[in-house]
Amino acid sequence: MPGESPRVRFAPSPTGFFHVGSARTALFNWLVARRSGGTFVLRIEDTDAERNREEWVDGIEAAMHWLSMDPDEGPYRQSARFDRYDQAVDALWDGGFLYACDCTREEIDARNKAAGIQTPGYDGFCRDRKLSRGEGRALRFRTPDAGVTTVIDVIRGDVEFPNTAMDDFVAVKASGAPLFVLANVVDDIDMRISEVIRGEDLLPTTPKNILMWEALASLGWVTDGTTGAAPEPVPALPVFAHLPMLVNEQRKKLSKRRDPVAVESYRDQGYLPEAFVNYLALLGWSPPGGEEIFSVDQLVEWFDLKAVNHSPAFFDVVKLTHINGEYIRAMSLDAFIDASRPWLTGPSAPWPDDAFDAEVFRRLAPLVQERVAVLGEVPAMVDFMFLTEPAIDDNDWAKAISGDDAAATILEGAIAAYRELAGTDWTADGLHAATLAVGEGVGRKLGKAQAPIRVAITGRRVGPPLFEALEVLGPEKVLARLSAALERLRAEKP
RNA sequence: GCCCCCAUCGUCUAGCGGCCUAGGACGCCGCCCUUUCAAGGCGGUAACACGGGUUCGAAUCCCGUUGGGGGUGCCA
Repeated sequence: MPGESPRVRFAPSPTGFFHVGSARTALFNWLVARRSGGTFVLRIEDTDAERNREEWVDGIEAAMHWLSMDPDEGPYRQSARFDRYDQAVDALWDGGFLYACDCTREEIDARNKAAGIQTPGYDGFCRDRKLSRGEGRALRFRTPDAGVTTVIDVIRGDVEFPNTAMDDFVAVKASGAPLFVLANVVDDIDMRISEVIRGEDLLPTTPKNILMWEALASLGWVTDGTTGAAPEPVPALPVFAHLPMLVNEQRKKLSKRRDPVAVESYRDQGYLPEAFVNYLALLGWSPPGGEEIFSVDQLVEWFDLKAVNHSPAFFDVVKLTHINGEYIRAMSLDAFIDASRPWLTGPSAPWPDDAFDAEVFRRLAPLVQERVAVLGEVPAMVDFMFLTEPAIDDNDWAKAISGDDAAATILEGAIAAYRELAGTDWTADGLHAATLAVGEGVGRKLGKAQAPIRVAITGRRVGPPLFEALEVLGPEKVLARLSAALERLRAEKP
């Protein structure tokens, strides 16, 4: 609102892993707060005790922290505010905005079916029955019979909803527990939220929010002291911004069940938080200059809610991965080594901790850095250095060794040539020259000649530059592996 | 059914009436570099859903159609 710094909120429901869609919503809220000196509030919408779990709350906070989007205020928990919702319900009831209803879903469906309506909403059966509160009755909000409710949306402009298309929705369960719209509005009022930035899936429920907000305002409702501010009358309606949906390849809203949406799984695979944020920002928005790789500071400077797209965006892991690779390559060597550590030691490393040699990794790290797109790929690039025996890939063995008639000759030639080098010139350059000569002996260019050697040493046909790797591995292991490969080959093809 | 949103290359997008024979990025394909793989360089493939208007002029504005999506819970 003009003159005042905005207050925005991210209000997830802890019903599962922290979702990439939620991360995007959180990010856009966070950006609005950061660029305007506003306040970013975290509110946990856990009114549905059945579906919420405490561990999911931890997951939300951990993921937000990982992405450097810690809230300025909160987390507030709706589950701790039921008394406050009860006050609002009383006020709304006294003001005549609510009525009790004892219809079951089955009864409503039956009536609608009888009336020839296919997939209907509530028919207003209890509207004028003047049922008293309590006794297992839900409380419905009486929606207007005419007129339109207009949602003022920063991204989409004014969106009009005919009030007749809105049925009397349940605001309070028969159990007395408040439902989403009620808790949401009461909280946004108490927390003096000025901009509601959320997913487009909430757009159709926004008129309900507005109606309830206005009902409370008309009742002379005042805010509580939640945020530490003095109580005040209901503020003006917030402005809304409904972000385009994030969709899967089927163009459907991302689903926690079917799609790989857990932010923490991206973290575990070795995506960098900066890259992740960068990619997320590109979904539904693009900077004025058209850059695709930018820092958070630049993002904060450039971001503009008004410039957000209207259409759904596909969450494309391939592009995310590319951007992550750009970030990895842009790191300093030390930063890369540090960032790789979790994948090189501890339970997720493919070798025992004492087999890992940080100094050896450091020597190979520059070669690895430009070859991985996610940190999770690092171990496979260097495992031959730390495993006692190389993990030989069957397919690669078949292609480069057993399927190559010259393999035995090359391996033998390499053993002889490398043995010469062992005490004298065990360097990448020396090994390079020696291998070149071995290749020439069998009429092979280097590219072809090095393949059997590579598989014998590293277990795979692809990997970091071979001669640098041999230099670091050392003559003893190199010669042993070459001999082992030769033996295996002879055993296969006597 | 009803309500709402959306519609540029396969994907993310630029474009906001003439600068568009539609630009960039990812992917894909070729070539170069090269000890494999990457990285890098160069080149290529590929889009304004359709139909009406408005206008001297439409990817851009309006209407319609089609298509897609979301909502329609005593979930959020």
